[in-house]
Amino acid sequence: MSLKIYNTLTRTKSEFKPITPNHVGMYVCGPTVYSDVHLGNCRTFISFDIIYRYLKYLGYKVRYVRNITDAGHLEGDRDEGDDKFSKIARLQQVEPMEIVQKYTVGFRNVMQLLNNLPPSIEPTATGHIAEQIEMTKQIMANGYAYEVNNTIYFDVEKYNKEQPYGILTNRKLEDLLEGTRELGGQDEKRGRLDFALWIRAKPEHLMQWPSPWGMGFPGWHIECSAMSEKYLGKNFDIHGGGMDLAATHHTNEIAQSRACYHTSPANYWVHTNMLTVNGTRMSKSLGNGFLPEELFTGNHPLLEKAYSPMVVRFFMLQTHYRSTLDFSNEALQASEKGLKRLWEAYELLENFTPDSYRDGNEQLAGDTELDAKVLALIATFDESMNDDFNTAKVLANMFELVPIINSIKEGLIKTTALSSATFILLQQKFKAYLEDVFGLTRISTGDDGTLDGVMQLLIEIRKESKAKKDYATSDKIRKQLNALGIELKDEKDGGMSWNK
RNA sequence: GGUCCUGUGGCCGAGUGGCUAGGCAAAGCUCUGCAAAAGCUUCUACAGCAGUUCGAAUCUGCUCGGGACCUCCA
Repeated sequence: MSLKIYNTLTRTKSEFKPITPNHVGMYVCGPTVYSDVHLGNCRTFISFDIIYRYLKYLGYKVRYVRNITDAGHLEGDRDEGDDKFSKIARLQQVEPMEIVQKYTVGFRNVMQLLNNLPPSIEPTATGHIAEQIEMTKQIMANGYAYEVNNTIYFDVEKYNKEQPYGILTNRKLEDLLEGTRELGGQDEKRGRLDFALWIRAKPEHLMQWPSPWGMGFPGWHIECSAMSEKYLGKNFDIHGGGMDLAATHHTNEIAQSRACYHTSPANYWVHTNMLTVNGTRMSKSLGNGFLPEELFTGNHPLLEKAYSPMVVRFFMLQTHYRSTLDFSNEALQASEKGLKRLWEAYELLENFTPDSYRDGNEQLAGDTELDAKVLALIATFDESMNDDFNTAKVLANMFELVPIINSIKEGLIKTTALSSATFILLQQKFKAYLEDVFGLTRISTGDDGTLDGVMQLLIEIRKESKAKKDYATSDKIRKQLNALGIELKDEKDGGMSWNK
């Protein structure tokens, strides 16, 4: 079964066929680093991290490019005024690049905590001014852009005469024109949908570069077009980003690339849905954003407790990337418990190989029905992921396997029930999916080895007191450890286990 | 106004024209000194109305509700 991806451009799921066999080029719009990323932003990057990981799991060699926008992003919808970096830099009386550095470091740190793999290339807008100027020149030379007072605008209406501008989101130009604001008196654009490729800078602007049209800075949309072309070519496989970028940013990217190179940039457009709070989109402008930091520390008025980055990741994987996901305490708590259950079963599986399977002994299934069921469930992992990356379904089927794993460990199912081949496949697939594809890691923290020793000692003392039926002591140990966040469990065979 | 998405059991959320998604919560039982964990069992829903069909939560239409985009935002 082959991989199918939902393509925004065609509004259908279709089989993924890379341009070059075994290779995938993927571009994802990254953050604008003038403030902290919130959880909604993180959702998109987690979704694409899963896609990146799964493509690698399938054996593709992937070049994953995700940009850092550190210039040229305007405040408001007018093509003038300062860019966001300059504005904040001015407010805080620092260099714009200090703002960029601060939030780039912060972003990478959060990505790492969430266990997102770093992209293959993480280009910055400021590092590619020359490429953006070149592309702007070419678009002008091709007749799709014009200059007014040293600012270059893309001529949307002219472009639309030859090819459909609103192709990505299925909009007609007339409708778009109707829904757009009136041109203000000071606007110099010819068409109200026209957008800036290059913007003249006033002398006091902090970030500006020389160009054939004088000192200025690039428009927002041109950076992704220029950088994707540089690192992935004029036509590449996958272009991704949040759904909010489709109508404007990605629409403009397509227009720019087509106007410049006469080819569509990407074959597959993948858009992730929004994270919501009480049904409304989490966004910077609404101020309802949760910062990762707040979540990890629990330091937020709406949060009852702190949640580990892995819980957040798991929470997001339980929903399909094209569905909205509503953020709440209850949902997060459910995820925390669910992940714990799944992960504990996984660790049991990892650390437990029945004696009879050792030394490469082949063993036939003692319970062929159960064996077949397990194999069928395992097979759904790849099938579900191949169906437009349905992580939610994979997890549901993993949970179906959890009681089987636990029962084998508890001795409720004989170790001879499954064939050795099935058991080993189960181990392999759990590991491959949980760790490699889903990028989950052990939840507990602060394990430096000392704790292990202390715990062994406490367990020993507790075992002794239990043997003497001194339950007051044994309960005290368990209760007080619990208060410290350590859970102690008595096991059937008289052993004890613990976890944080 | 335009372009779309969406409405699933107490909560979160997959999904397909006919077969129990799953997680969390809740209840009962087993195990256990007690707990916890684990296992078993229960809770069987798809906004409303009409239609297509042998059969629809899944397709069509209408009604009502929620949301996104069209303006900076993943």
